[in-house]
Amino acid sequence: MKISELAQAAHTQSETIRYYERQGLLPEPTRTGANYRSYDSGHLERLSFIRHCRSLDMTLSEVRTLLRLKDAPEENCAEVNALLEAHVGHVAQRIKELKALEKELRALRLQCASSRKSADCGILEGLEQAARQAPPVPGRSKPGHIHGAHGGVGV
Amino acid sequence: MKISELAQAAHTQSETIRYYERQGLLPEPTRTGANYRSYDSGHLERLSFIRHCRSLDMTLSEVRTLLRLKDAPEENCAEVNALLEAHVGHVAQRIKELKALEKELRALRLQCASSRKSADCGILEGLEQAARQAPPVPGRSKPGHIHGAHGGVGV
DNA sequence: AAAAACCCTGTAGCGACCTTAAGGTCAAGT
DNA sequence: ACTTGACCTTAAGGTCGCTACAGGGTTTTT
Repeated sequence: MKISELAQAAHTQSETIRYYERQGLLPEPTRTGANYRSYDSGHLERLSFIRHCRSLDMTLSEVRTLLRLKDAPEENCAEVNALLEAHVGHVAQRIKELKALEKELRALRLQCASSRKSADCGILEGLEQAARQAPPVPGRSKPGHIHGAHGGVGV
Repeated sequence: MKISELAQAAHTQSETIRYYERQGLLPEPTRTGANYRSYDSGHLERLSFIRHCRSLDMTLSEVRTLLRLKDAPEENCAEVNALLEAHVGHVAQRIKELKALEKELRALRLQCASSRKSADCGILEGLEQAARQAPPVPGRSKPGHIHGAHGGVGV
């Protein structure tokens, strides 16, 4: 099958497939006489695997590791375990952070009475006041790797 | 004060301050004879405001809008309201997604028995099977803007 | 006076794609 | 036979919010 058919089958875009190939996640397919990429069911399976991992918010680097372990079945499965364990930790941590965030945002949201002018807006006032307190910004302590509000798969 | 002093006061990095200036979020400060940036308390306040908004996971574009509204106090505060409302929505949505994710990951985690070879790894097996099901990838329906597992302020 | 610590501009990199540009190929319709 | 339009190709540039140089100048400390 050609690239757009594979894309459709794996709910992906052709560009993404080419990108994965460049990144060494998908093996280079054979080419037709017109230099078109020609895929088989193995490619579909592998691509689906990648996309599913991405839908679980793993990074491509994590996926790469999993693929390597899949390709070398004699290796120790404990590594798969550890990777997943760490990933669950990242997700749980991010949920915690976002919940605290949501709480703060909702509190802020309540501060806006019905004033018409933003000069009297309770929200802006609240934001300014909170900024003045200036603790080292209570944000995340360590990088981690689960995105905030803007991203994820399919973006 | 000079840039590193401002940076310290706002718990930010000098590079970030210059970046905000380039993005038009911070007004250009006056310069000393040696062409060093020289800030006043107004800059500190504005920068703190921005950093606080960022700690609430707003995008710079959202912050830009808030700053505009702050700068034009006669305008309607309803816009501030709407922005915040939308933002809370994004965050709540992302929490929902991540919770579903966590659940799936934990279930997957339980599948790995104590095999030594990744060929028998229940996790890899589970991932492959889930990929085969191939629903349009149950991920996020609309872009939204709250990051997944990898990011947030201070990264 | 020399060394360390700061400042400047400009550029490039991160991750995971998406978009665009400029062109080649193919199947169908006129 | 020819044209349209849908597909394919590569390569380069854009996104977001910074961060990290490189290669210089200045100021402060020793």
